[in-house]
Amino acid sequence: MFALADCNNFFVSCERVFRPDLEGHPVIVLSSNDGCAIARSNEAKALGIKMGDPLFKIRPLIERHNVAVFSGNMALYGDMSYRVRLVLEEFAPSVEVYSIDEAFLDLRGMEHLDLDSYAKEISRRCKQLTAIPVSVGIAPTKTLAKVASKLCKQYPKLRGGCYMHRPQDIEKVLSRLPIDEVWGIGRKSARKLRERHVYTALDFTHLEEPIVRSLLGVVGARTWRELRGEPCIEFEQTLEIDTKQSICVSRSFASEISDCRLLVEQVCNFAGLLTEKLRKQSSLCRQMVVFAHTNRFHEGSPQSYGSVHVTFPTPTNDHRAIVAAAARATTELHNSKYGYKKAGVVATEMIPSSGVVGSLFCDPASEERERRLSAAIDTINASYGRGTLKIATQSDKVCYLSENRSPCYTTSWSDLPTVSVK
DNA sequence: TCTGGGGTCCTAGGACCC
DNA sequence: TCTGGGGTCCTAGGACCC
Repeated sequence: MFALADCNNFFVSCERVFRPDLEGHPVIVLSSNDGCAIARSNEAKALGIKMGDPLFKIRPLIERHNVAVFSGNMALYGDMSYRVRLVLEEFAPSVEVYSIDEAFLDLRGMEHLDLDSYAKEISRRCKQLTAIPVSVGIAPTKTLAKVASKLCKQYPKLRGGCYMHRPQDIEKVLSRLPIDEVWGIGRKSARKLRERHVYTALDFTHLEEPIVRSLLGVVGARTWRELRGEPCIEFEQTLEIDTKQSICVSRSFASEISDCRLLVEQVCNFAGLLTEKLRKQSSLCRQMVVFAHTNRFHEGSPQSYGSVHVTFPTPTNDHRAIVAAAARATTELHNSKYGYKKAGVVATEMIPSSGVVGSLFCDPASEERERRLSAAIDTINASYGRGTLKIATQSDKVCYLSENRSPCYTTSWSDLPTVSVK
């Protein structure tokens, strides 16, 4: 058996921990640049606010119903997520952190317990120690555990925990679950399935496997098996250091940027942050992609989705080398006839920094100096705040909005610079 | 006027090998 | 005129997730 612990309306719940006056009141949390609603309280959902609705479209609704609006505060949510994880670890020998608001628990070998009470106890304990409401579903596969946790949100009578294992119960639940709400079935797959008159998760389980395979590939076939009770998505215990295979830093801008120098400054900020993230997970990248996009919603104006690939002579996480390469790539990319709305940098082809083989043409002593310089930048910025020390091509200005951010109640740091200029 | 950011995995097709 | 079979690796793009 596997459990899925899913925090309810997580970002909103985090804000409410420190604003209990907002309990029962409609609340939303916005994406970066205050663009879209990315978390909604139940009251906000009831008003018809959808996931991803742009702020400007729901303004009238917000004003009419006095909806509380927060800019995303990832430092706060990341810390609250960690606290929930600590509680979950009391309940299972291994925990897989699946996302900032979800974790799987490996309950294999614990089937002798009263798992329905266990699920409810996990939820109660999370609420007690972190003040975050958590829905806990337990089932024979991860995909079914997802379904069970969804049930908890629908039925408050379940008190945050649901154990779903009897075949007849599973069948009944799947018969009421729309196919597009199944984990692993996205928009495209749901459309294909509906064209074949598959509307519910139960309909899906009644298809022949080769049909599923040809329609949705091996990924869809796995989901199909999981819904039929056969576990085939591995449980992967989360290690202390989660080493990413690629790292991306990108932002949309509050207004379009045409000026080359301003664009370069912004991209250099992203690149600086990228190098910090690389060093934090002790990785080097061999390749970096720099991209800049025009406003895709602005039909009629010329569009550009350019990117430049940079390959480093030896894998690196060096602050100066990466920021300088980002500046060159941006200059190459920039064309003054476009207004850029979004830009970013991606590190790829990553290896652990312990595994580097030096280049024949590099001087080990100068490499060591650069390594120590990057380490010094990290130490100073960790003590005095992000952006205290930076390369001159980087900038003090941030060109994106974050107008309704809550304080970082539980951390001493924030993930955004303090200066914000429109 | 205003529309997020950051990931993973799989597949198909091309280049290349013997 | 007839023109094999079987691999691997790389890349771009698609689909999905939260």
